[in-house]
Amino acid sequence: MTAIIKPTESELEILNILWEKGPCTVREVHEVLEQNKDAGYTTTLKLMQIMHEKSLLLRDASSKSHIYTANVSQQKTQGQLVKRMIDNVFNGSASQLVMQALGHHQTNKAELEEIKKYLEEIERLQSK
Amino acid sequence: MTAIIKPTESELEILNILWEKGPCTVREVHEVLEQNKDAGYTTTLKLMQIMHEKSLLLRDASSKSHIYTANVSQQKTQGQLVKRMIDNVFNGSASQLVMQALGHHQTNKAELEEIKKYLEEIERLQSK
DNA sequence: GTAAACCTACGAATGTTTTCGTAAATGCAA
DNA sequence: TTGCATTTACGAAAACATTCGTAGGTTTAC
Repeated sequence: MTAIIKPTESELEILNILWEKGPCTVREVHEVLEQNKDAGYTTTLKLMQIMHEKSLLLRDASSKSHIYTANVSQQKTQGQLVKRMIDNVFNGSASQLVMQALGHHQTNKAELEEIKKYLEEIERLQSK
Repeated sequence: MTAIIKPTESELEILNILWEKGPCTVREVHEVLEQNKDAGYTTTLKLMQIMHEKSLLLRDASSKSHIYTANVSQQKTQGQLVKRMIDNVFNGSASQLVMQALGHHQTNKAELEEIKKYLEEIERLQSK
């Protein structure tokens, strides 16, 4: 019965900030957003209000500046987005996505090792 | 100067069909689409016309039924979408995406082996 | 040749996302 | 207390995505 999480691109930007920084006011979120693009304060406010309506965010309205918190986990959201990409873009093949990701992006040695370990663990689990 | 490819979800469905089947008429594309969802014929037509305007598709209008061809490669499109996901969802970490993809999806032994080989090749290249 | 079937073009309605202006409320400082 | 800065609420515009009806042209079958 897991709810379908489908944040838009703007919503994702806001979620990323909240995942990183924890509970924030609109002002705090806005100041981070401003570093990468320019949009008015009320735009950020409105977005976060809509996200609250959609239950993507929780809101503590007890002080003057409301405090917002992500109401979806980063893990779960990432998982759903990856699943959707595998289905829609890679015809269901996770390994195709993996190779695409490894092929075109800088991945340092430590990360590669980590992935390798992870692979071996999966194989161990599967062979049981 | 690589153009930014940003197909919508519906457009991606159409691209997938054209990548798989090669050049198609609207009718042919529509018949495949119908298997998974119901939309009218003119909806598919309109979408493909818009994709042609955007240069996502090429069109041969020499016969009565125009023949459309994908004008963006599957490789390149997948690459861009993956890059965007890494940036927007995984804060730039390809390995995070890889592990998310491996963790939550069935990947059979052959695929795992393929990925492992791929990893080793990357390491070989890097160590030079 | 005529009718039926099929195709394209086009406009418009609908829904969603993003943006921002304005007004009202709240808290703070002098 | 009065005025300024900050905040929320709200409405609406603008952009984009999706859907479909209708009109008009072309081909096919009889």
